[in-house]
Amino acid sequence: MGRWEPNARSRLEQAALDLYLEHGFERTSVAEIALRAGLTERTFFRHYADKREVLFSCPSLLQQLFTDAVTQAPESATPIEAVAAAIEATAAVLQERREYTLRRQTIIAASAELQERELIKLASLSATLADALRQRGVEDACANLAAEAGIAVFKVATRLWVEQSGQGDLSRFVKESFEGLRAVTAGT
Amino acid sequence: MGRWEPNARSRLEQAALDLYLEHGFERTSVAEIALRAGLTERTFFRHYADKREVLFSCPSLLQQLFTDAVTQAPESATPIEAVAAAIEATAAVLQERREYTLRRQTIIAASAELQERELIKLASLSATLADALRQRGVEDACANLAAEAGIAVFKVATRLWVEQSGQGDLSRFVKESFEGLRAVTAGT
DNA sequence: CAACCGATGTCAGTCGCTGTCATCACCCGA
DNA sequence: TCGGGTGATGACAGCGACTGACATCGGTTG
Repeated sequence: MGRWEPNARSRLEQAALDLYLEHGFERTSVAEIALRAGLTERTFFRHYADKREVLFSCPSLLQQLFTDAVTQAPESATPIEAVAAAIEATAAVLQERREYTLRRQTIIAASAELQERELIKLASLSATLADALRQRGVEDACANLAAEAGIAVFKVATRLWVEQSGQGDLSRFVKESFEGLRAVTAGT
Repeated sequence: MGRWEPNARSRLEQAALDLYLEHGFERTSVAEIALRAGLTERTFFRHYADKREVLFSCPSLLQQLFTDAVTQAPESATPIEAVAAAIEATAAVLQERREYTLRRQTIIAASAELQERELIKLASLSATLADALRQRGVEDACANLAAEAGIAVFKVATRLWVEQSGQGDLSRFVKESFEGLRAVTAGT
């Protein structure tokens, strides 16, 4: 694989994360990142579609996680239970990578541009969830609602967790938020 | 106000919408928009922060709508009821501007970049909703969940409405989606 | 009439991103 | 061992989004 210095991609990622943390996302140019990684700007764009994508290369992993979790949920599980299983599985993964996740969230929180990207990735995950639900035979509108609700819970729970610097248990926040959502929506 | 030809801003908006529909968002340059509006590129950026913002100048209006609706909801209303009132008020507005709303959604649906902006505007509306709820004395986590749930419903309902070319009644879709959400979340 | 002020034009420049072509290191078969 | 193939990288030119600085124009005000 690696012909020159190996790990070009991870060197780029490391350089980018460091610079984004040091100087902020907007004030970091791709040329700087490439320089620190010992590569050229052009090479950066061969590894990442754009300057933001460095922080969002994992989602394909999460997509798989979501699909698997929903597919493997017991037949008796309701749509929202299947979704909850997927979200909790994700929460566990984030909890494991606590340090990385927090650094990443810090960077994203400081840049509207990055928040936009984050939101569209979450929307894409919502679509993935809804698809997986439909394959379980869940009706269309219901699948979309369950998926959106799950993502909403994920957002709220993650925010709580990050506000505490990841000291609490993310999975517990997720469970509590699902409870909270149920309580809130019940009162219609 | 207008010294030269009046309505510079609305001319820019009109030109932009037309070109976005004709050639797509990405394939339209700001220079083209300005040319069609009889202005310069620089002037475009004095009226709109960026190329996308032409399609998102209204949200401040929606912000007000949301805040008012939540504030004016009867004291007896539960958080989710207050949110529902706000979403339904918005639905009514969109329904009134059916033609514009559909054109706008068509353009947005064709561009990932525009979808990102749409999502962050919706997130901002969610924050507005949550704020308004907190001012009613609703507890923090509860407010966030109710707001996110409301936006989720709004997304789903709007998608349904647009899929039918706006022929159905958006307010009804909103109400049905709130019902659906309640049904879905109840099954935990 | 003159000073003033806000909206626009002009110009130069930075930066994100892309297409193109050359180059280099490694692998593989003769 | 040598020469060609292959994939990653470098070098360069160029477009378009966006910004800062300054000039200009037109209506307003005193």
